[in-house]
Amino acid sequence: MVTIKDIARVTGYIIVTVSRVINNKADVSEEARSRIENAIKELDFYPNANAKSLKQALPSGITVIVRGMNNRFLVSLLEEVQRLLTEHGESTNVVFLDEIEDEIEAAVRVSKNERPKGYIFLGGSASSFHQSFHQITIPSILVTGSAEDLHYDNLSSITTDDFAAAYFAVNKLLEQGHKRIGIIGGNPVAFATDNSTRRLQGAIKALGDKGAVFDKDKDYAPGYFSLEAGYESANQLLEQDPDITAVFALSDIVAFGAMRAFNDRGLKVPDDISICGFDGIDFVTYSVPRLTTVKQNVEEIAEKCVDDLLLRISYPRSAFHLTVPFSFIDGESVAPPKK
Amino acid sequence: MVTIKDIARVTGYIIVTVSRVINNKADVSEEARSRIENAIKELDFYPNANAKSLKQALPSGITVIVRGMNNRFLVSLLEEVQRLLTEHGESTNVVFLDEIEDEIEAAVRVSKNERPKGYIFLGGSASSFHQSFHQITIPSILVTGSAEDLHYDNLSSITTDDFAAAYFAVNKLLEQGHKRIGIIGGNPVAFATDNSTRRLQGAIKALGDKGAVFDKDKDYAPGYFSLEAGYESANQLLEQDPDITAVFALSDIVAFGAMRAFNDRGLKVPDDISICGFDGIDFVTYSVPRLTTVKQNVEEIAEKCVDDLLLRISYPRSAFHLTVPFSFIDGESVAPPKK
DNA sequence: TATATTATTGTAAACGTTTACGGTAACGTT
DNA sequence: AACGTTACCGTAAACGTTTACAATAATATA
Repeated sequence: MVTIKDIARVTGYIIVTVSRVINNKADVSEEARSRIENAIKELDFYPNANAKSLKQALPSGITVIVRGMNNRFLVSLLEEVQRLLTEHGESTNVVFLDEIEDEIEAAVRVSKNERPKGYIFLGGSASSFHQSFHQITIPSILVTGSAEDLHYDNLSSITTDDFAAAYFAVNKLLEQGHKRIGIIGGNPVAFATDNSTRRLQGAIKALGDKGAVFDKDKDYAPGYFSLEAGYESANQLLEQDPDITAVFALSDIVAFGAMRAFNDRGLKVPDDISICGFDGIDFVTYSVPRLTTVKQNVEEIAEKCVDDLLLRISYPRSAFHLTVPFSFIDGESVAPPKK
Repeated sequence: MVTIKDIARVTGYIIVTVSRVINNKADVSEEARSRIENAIKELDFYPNANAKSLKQALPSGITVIVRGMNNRFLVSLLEEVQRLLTEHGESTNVVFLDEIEDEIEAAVRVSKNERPKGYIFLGGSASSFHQSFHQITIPSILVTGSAEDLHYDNLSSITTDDFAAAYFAVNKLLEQGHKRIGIIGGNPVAFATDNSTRRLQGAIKALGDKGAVFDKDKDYAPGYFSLEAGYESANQLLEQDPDITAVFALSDIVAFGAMRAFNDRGLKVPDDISICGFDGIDFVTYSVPRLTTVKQNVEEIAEKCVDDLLLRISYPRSAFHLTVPFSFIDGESVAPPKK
């Protein structure tokens, strides 16, 4: 491996001068600069990042921990977050965790060695990370989940107003005249602060406010965020309660799995059964029929997330908990019930 | 930041002993070990990875460069590759590149500083990376593209047999009785070694062998791998040649975009028009109708990729070019033409 | 001419680890 | 009693940079 020393030896300068050239510092003659630059090209030299950050003792980069690579919504969020961080000149280290199995603790332990400036947690809930968070002493932010109740001074959070969004969506179904609405998706091991739990609560509140019947044992089937889970939950729901005329899915992917299940049962969407999703992934406007869904504002969430984190890295201040508004995509998967 | 020195000071041992404890080396008494371990917990100490790899001067981890985070197929490949690397105890650094704009050179430059043991390039073609590859002096492998013609000694490649797969798929369409088949998708700036180019060639060969008419100007519409591009290409194709009764899409995502376009034109799949995709992403068995498609063998590709790379890292040897077989998913989107 | 200023280059120490090797004490072997 | 072995711990150097500061030469100022 060619080092700064080799460059120095070859050019006859001392390593400090080489360092200055590399970092575009002043106090270098034009001649020295050009000769050193040539040598760097010549010998194909790349400064050793380890040595650099060791010496500078500065934390570097942002570590993004993503819970579930399969989650299309999280990936689009990641894409946007990474774009913004890069724009701000921050390098990004992405760690993927399995949605279900992997413990965040291991990821944090590994990444701590890298001395990041801050953490972004995409997906997952405050509760499931609870134990791990108290180890975190640098600015961090939980996206898609509220950490307000945790009261950690360096853990911000930003999330869609899941309760309100679910309330709004279910209300839409009720307005169409649906009396019996099933709900699918959402962490089977529910915690109060999970976003899926809040969605569920919002949905139930809407049902209650309009006096609709909802029997949680029959009309609710939880499941992880996958096509398979959606497929199975939908089938389960229809077995348990044949009176259901509309389904509210706690994520789009789950909704698509459910739509396939409806189809396999000979039910047409939206004529025989209505369905509304949650997230607003790109596919919803391309599916047949287009999926009616709640759209989380990816751009705004990503922007606020990056802004808050970088701000708190530069000017230490207390964590901040933000709820961003949702929008609604009127697709083709919701219609009044037949009967 | 707490360092090994602090641990030494607190426990009364010297830093070397602490280092031994951290790395589970011998020559440490039980008492020393437990006292030091306690102190490490107490002070919440994490060894500085920079210092560690600086001293060891060993390259560490594998850098995976992914071209297009939106590409569901690549993401599933990434997922599998990362799982395998982790199983082998390798840390992974993922760099995402925009499908179109970003130059790989910048990514390589940045990651070179990290001194990875090897590179995995997911997506993209040998030709588009051509200039960048000659800078690479460590074992690397191009997945989803052939680098055989480049003759770089440290760049392996592994790819589905795109030509044969496309030939097979188009043949399926021909066997159903289709006479006029359109093709959509594939890098608009085609290079001979691009996988999309090879798919196109395989498709055209199949058409030629059966004597089917194919006018590249009318019956082919290239485009990037996105829903939007698929939608537009499909429309363009049907405008240009109304006689088309089947479409071969060079990727599933493009196929889904096209299906939406057909629907908007009042064409039913597969009654009015047939479509076959390429990749075999998870969604193909959940869409309505299920997409008939070529399935790339993600597991096998990932496994061979990781095996080859790790082998060449351990025992330097020449690069290796592999073509893995495809399979075919008989969905519901292909049927004989009406007329 | 003497002194101050500036431009450039050099010296030395430091960042937090690991590693090769030296030392000591306790014990076992002849 | 002399030696070898083992178990443990310490010393010192090294990894490839950056940084504070000193030194020198060249030039400007008085």
